[in-house]
Parts: sequence; structure tokens; C-alpha cells
Amino acid sequence: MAEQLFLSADGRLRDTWRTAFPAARAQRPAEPLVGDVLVWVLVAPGEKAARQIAALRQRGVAQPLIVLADEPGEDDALAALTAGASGYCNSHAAPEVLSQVATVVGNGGLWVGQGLMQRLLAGAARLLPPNPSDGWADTLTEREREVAHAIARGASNKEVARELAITERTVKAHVGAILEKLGARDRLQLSLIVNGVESSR
Amino acid sequence: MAEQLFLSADGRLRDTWRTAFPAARAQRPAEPLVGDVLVWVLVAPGEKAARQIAALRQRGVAQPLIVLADEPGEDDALAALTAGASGYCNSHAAPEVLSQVATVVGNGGLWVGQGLMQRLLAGAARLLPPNPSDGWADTLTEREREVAHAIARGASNKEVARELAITERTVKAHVGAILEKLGARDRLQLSLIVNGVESSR
DNA sequence: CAGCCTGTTGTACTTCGGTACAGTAGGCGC
DNA sequence: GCGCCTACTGTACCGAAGTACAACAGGCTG
Repeated sequence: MAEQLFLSADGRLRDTWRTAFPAARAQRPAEPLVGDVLVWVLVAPGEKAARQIAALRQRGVAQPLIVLADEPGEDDALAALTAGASGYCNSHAAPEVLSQVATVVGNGGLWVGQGLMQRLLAGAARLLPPNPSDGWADTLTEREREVAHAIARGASNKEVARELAITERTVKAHVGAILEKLGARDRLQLSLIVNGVESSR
Repeated sequence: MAEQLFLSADGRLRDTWRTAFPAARAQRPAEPLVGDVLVWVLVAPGEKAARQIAALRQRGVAQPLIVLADEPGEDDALAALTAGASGYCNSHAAPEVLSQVATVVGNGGLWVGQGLMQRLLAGAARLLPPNPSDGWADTLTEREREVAHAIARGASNKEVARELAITERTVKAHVGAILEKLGARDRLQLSLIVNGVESSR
């Protein structure tokens, strides 16, 4: 498993964290982050988790980020996740919970608490019907549709490759075929078509 | 790790499944489920995953259930998850993916896939007050807003330059500032924000 | 006035996206 | 069997996009 790195204002570990991960390290948020680590970000009361996540991402931090909130809130969690966090949990959570979160996130998952997940499902279930029978997908093969969707979400070629377990070269081949079939100039115009923006469709 | 048990109509394993889990077992859905196992439920084309999940739960099955869809769909996934599934993925997914799903679910997580998660977050974000994407223009200057709109329409730097009667270099400067302010990685993600794909719309 | 923001432009550089040549392999229909 | 489609991969190239150093002018504010 990857190493655990905790970011807290005083650069120190709490007892529960060390219990969960005896080998954990800690440092101040401003210091550079290196290595293949899971990054836990302590968010103090009154601070916005999403802000700190966004700030770290802007600094080029690519590692998975997990929010440890002193005062957890579902809205705060939601904002943090949309800002690119991979998990959100109570900073005083039990060591066993932290360990589970680490496992899930370390394997590419997102950790969202039970309550929030239910809320997400409830929220999304409400807008279930919107299933437009798009005409753009008609001429595409199955694989091309998968790629088109990923691109339209904003994924890079490298990300699509990882997602579909193929090489970046193959992704490029699919993208080229898609652009040709849809008459799009580049991936951005492709996304406009797939997302149904403006005149297309 | 817990054992893997696959439920398919013919009670047989597919190659990719065995590759991912050499020790996996398979059986027909009707047979009783016993032991501490992860249960993978194959859903054939045209069938509803949520139905099969609900049926299993009614039979008293308490183990984690993961849907393997021959024809995956986000709506189907959503319904399956609300019905109590712990995961949902393509039945033809690569062994590495299956293995990841198993790890995540085996540790108490939910596996939902990138696309669906984004939709969930988008759906929930819409229901709840602080919608950051509505105010994307707030921090931008007048000129930056003009550039942002053009980019979001799919214009290239060269086209924007011609349109605004400035050099391509200046467009790049504006784009760079916009990306930083909005926390976007590239012009495609910028367009998603401006066009409200992942939030309002 | 000094300092800050906005808008503008320059050179040089790296990374990413897209294309142009390929090639292999499996499935399907005639 | 032969062609065709689909999926996948390779090397190489070019241009677009984005970043890292800048610089300069004008307007506004303490």
C-alpha cells in the first residue's frame, strides 16, 4: 500500500492517525508533496475543504487527496469532492475507518460516507429520465462511444487509456475516427456535440 | 480477501473473470449463496440490474452485490445502486479493473465508475445551495470573460485572436489566467464549466 | 508618487493532441 | 478463401496548447 502523508497546520500527527498508519508522515500544507502517497488534508473548523483541495490541485498536486474535517458537513463534503477530493471523513474517525478509507482510495475509489452517498443517489434518481436518444452516436462503434463519452467529460487521452485499459495510441486512433465521423475539428467541438451544447443535434 | 462468487445464467466463469480471480467460483442465480463472499451478478442485455438485485435481497442475500452488465447504462447503474448494489461495472471490463472493484467493495466501499459519479455529484450539487459554477465569471475580468466565452464555443486561440483583434500570444495569456482562476486543467474543462455541463444545464 | 491591476506582447520551451505512414488479429459475410 | 470491419498497437512528425521567464502602458488608489 502507498504511504500516508498528513497535512496539518502544525505539521504533526494525531494519535488516531498514527494508530491507523504506524508509518505515516506529516508535514505542513505549504511544503512540497513528493512520492506515491495518499495525502490526507486536515481542514480546521470554519475552513472550506474545497478551497484547500483546489489550492493543492493548482499547485500541481496529483496524488489522491482525502479530506479530514474537524467539523464535517455534507455540503462541505460535496464541494470538496467536486473540487477533486477522493474522500472525505471526520478527522476524529476511528483508526479502522481511516484504514478502510485508505484502502478504497488507494485502489482508485472514492470514499463518500453513507449519508452523503444516499443523498447523492436520491438527488440523481430524481433526474433519472433525462436519457436523450442522441443521434450523434449512431455512426459510432461501441468502443468509439465509450471514448467519446470520456472525452466529452474532459478526460485526457492518457486518462481514457487508463480507464479502458488500452494504450494512449489506441485512444488517439479512436479519437481520430470519432472526429472524422462527427465532422468535429478537435476534442472540444466533440464535447460540444456530445454534451448537446449550441446548434448541434 | 474474501472469495469471489459469480452468478451467471449458465453457471460458468468467463475468462477475464478467472484471470482476475483464479480462485473464483460460479453458480446459477437460483442456487443458495453461502459464506463470506463477494457476489458478482451478471446481467444480460435487456435485463434490468435493479430487478435482479432486489430479487436477491428479498431472498435474504446479505453479501455485497456487484453488477456485471453486458450492456452497461448509467440509468441502469443508478437504479441498481439504489436497489442495494455495491458496485456496477462492465461485464467485459479488464481483469485489473475487476480486481480493483473487488478491493474497493471488499473494504466496504461502493464502486460507481467515473461517469456515474460525476453525474451523482452534479445532480446533488444542483439540489444544494452553493453552486460554484454559476459564479464562474465572478473572478474574471471583462476581457477574460470574452475569451472564456469564445473558448467555450470551441474557438481556437487563433480564432479568438482574430475575433478580438489581438495577438495569439495575448489570448494565451488570458487563457492561462482563466484556467488558473477557475481551477481548470485545459480549455475543454473550461468549456464544461462555462457551458454548465457538470452542474446546471 | 508608488503600488497594484488590467491589458497587451515578446521569446523560448514543454507537453498534448492529432495525423500519416504503417502493422497484427479476430469476427463476419459472400 | 477473400474481403471488410473492428479493435488494437507502433514510430514519427507537426502544430496547437500551455507555461516560464519576461516587458511596457494606462488607470486607479492609498
